[in-house]
Amino acid sequence: MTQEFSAILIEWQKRHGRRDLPWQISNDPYAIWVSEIMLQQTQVVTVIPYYERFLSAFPNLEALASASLDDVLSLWSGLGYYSRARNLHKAAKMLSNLGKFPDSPEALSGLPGIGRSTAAAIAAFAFSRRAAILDGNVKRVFARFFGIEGHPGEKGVENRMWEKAESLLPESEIGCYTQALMDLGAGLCSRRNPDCAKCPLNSGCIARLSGRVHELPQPAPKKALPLRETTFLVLAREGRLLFERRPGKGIWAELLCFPELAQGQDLSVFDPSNTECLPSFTHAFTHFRLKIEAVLIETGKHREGIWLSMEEALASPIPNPVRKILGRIRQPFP
DNA sequence: GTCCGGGATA
DNA sequence: TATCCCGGAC
Repeated sequence: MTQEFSAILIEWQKRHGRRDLPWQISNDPYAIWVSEIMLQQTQVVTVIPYYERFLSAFPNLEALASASLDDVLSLWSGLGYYSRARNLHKAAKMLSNLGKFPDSPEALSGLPGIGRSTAAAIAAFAFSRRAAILDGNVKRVFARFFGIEGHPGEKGVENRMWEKAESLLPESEIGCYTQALMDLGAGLCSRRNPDCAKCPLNSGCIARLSGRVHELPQPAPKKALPLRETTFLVLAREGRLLFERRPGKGIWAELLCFPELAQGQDLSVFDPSNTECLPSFTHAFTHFRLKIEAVLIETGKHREGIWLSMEEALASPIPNPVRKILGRIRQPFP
């Protein structure tokens, strides 16, 4: 049974799995590492252009280790979860001093940004090490195939799934097997539209056999997201816009952002020659939603901060809402 | 517009 | 446990 599970997946992967992704063309552990970090919490189609740009700018470990954090964050701009970029940069410096890329899951998981599952994926793809992954897609496959009740966020459920993951590992072709699990979870065994007819595991899938495919995995209880509001001040002067560096902790840490209007603060302190309200929109985070108002302020008054041209701003480490607002400002602005 | 999927860290 | 982002489906 255990043998069969992996054998079926390996066979399926050879026929139907993806083998042409940019990071699959080599066994370069550096390239695989970068791809696995980008793929955390992020879909393949989103990652591909970022991965291409990143590898062009930093083709190897030394290039990344010697880069500035700002350059790394700039190439990460828009991808989200910026601590991934900071951890990647930090780990590159550590690895550069080490001189050798670790090849065991244990050593890899000691690096910043690499947890148990990511360590296993890198070890399997780059070094053919026999190690179990357990990402969100794989959890869904397991919940359905084994009919595991409870949502995967629960500790007990997750522990059971790790045990399954370890016990199902094949003796060989670990890379092929690992990719198969990922592809199956991301493709056929999707949350909303599972294509059970095409699934190589359908004959043994408990959810399928008991008609509970759409009930498993059980979703986590949902929390109502609080709504916060902010007003971005887009100060324009002599063809440049004013930015501030975000604090080192919290949302968008260390990225560049527009100054925010303080509570009760009046726009007149900026001595505006002209103001224009830009359309507001809502940006979603994990734990709250942020309603963003933006006001374009033409000012003659100098103010401390980082003044950038539009071109410079677009090449800077900025979060997506800032990029969105920049796209709405017609040029030239004063 | 709203909802949902997707790992690591302190 | 709470915190950290965005794109795509609907």
